[in-house]
Amino acid sequence: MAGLTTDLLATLHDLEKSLSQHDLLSTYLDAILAVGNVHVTIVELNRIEDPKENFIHVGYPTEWVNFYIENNYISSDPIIKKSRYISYPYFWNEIKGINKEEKKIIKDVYEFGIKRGLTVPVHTHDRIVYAICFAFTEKYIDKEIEFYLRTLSHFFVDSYKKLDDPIETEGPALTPREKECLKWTAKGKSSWETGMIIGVSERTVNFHINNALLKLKCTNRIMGVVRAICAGLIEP
Amino acid sequence: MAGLTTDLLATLHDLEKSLSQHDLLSTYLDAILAVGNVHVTIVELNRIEDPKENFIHVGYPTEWVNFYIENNYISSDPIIKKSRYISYPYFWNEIKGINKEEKKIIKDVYEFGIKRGLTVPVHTHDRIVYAICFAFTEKYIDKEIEFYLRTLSHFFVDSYKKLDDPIETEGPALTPREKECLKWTAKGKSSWETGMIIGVSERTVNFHINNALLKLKCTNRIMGVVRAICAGLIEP
DNA sequence: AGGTTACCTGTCAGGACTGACAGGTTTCAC
DNA sequence: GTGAAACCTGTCAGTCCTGACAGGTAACCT
Repeated sequence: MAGLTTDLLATLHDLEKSLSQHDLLSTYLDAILAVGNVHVTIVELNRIEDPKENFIHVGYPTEWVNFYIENNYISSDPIIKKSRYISYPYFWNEIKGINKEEKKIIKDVYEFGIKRGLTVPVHTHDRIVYAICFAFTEKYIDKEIEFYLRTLSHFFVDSYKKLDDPIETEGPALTPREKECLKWTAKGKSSWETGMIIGVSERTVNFHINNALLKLKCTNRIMGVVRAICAGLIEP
Repeated sequence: MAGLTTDLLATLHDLEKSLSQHDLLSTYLDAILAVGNVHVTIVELNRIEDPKENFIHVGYPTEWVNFYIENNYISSDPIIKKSRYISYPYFWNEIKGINKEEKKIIKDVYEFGIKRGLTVPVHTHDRIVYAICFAFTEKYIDKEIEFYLRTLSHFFVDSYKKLDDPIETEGPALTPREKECLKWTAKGKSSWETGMIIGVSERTVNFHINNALLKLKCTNRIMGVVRAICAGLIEP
């Protein structure tokens, strides 16, 4: 396990040379598994209005995966969920502010022989979060290994996004006024207040918001601001 | 310049040990400048429709910076702008699909003695984009150097965000029912519809939502769902 | 036994939003 | 100069939300 960083350069090269996301994943997993004593699972947390989770790779032991599915842990797993709201890696024992059910999930993880866990969240321009979860069967994790895994993970996502289809569907284009009106609406302002702020009539604000809702295919402004935020069209 | 990756581990350690963003920046810049022949500038791109740019560090030559400011290049610099829409590093000569003005900016860069440029975009959970721009005074950039800079940059942002707000106030605790009601509201359901879905009366839905709004200190449910989503209390 | 918390429900007035009617200007590209 | 896009404004009926009134149950801890 020594000298991992010596191989790092070569591995990074290999990651970059991958011609498909499938090859890339293989290369990445090989490099990870070379470390030993570690399971890795990669989850793609999709955007907003349907917080679907797409498992790009599940490397946990089968019994654990079955147990996980049987108990419907997917939707409330704090190990994954925290990634949405954080931008740096965290060990699972550091996860705070969780409820009973979530605590139980983490407890169960340890009972399955996992001694330590690390999640590396990577956020991308299209509002997708990659939660890369490492489950170690050893308690002590060398800093070198942690850095190795984190570096590989960042380069993995870099290449993964590069291979993604460069469609760059940024959602429907909203006009500046539409965004402006939605923005103030998201801040809790009424149409009349928004009108005062941006210097137009209440009716005009409603006009712009309704146009935005049509483009966003939303039935009311609540849904509208949520979608717009999730699509990165307006700031929260 | 050889053996950079040998020092990598130690540098990553130093980055992680930094106790303030200021120290972190110093450590990071020292490690970058050790490479030689490179200027680095770090820009924090604030979110979307108010595309303010906060220069965390400007390492370009003074004359270039002055020229840049005089010509008001900040708002249209494709070297920075592309970072908003991309999640992997790009060399400046690869930038496509730009207009005349943007082409001129890149041309001017080369005339200032920059032989090659690399921008590493890093996106974070709070919708901020860090565009880390490396301007090289040499044409040939070793892959080892590129990987070194990219690795350092990712770890820099990791630590930078970790030092950002260790508040992590997960907001007020909402009861399960409150979250449930807010969740359906965020999906555009009316109180009556939400009531049908979760099997209670319209009045009860309003009751839960109002309680949630009080806890969240929000004046209406639009503001409420936005806050709840931003605080990670409900999934969008 | 009393207090707390979460849960549930009703009514009603006033305000806010939605969807449909109607009309208009400015600016820019072909 | 024609068209398209973005912008702006008005009214009105119907629906939805807000805030205040009122009342209740069940589970838990001290």
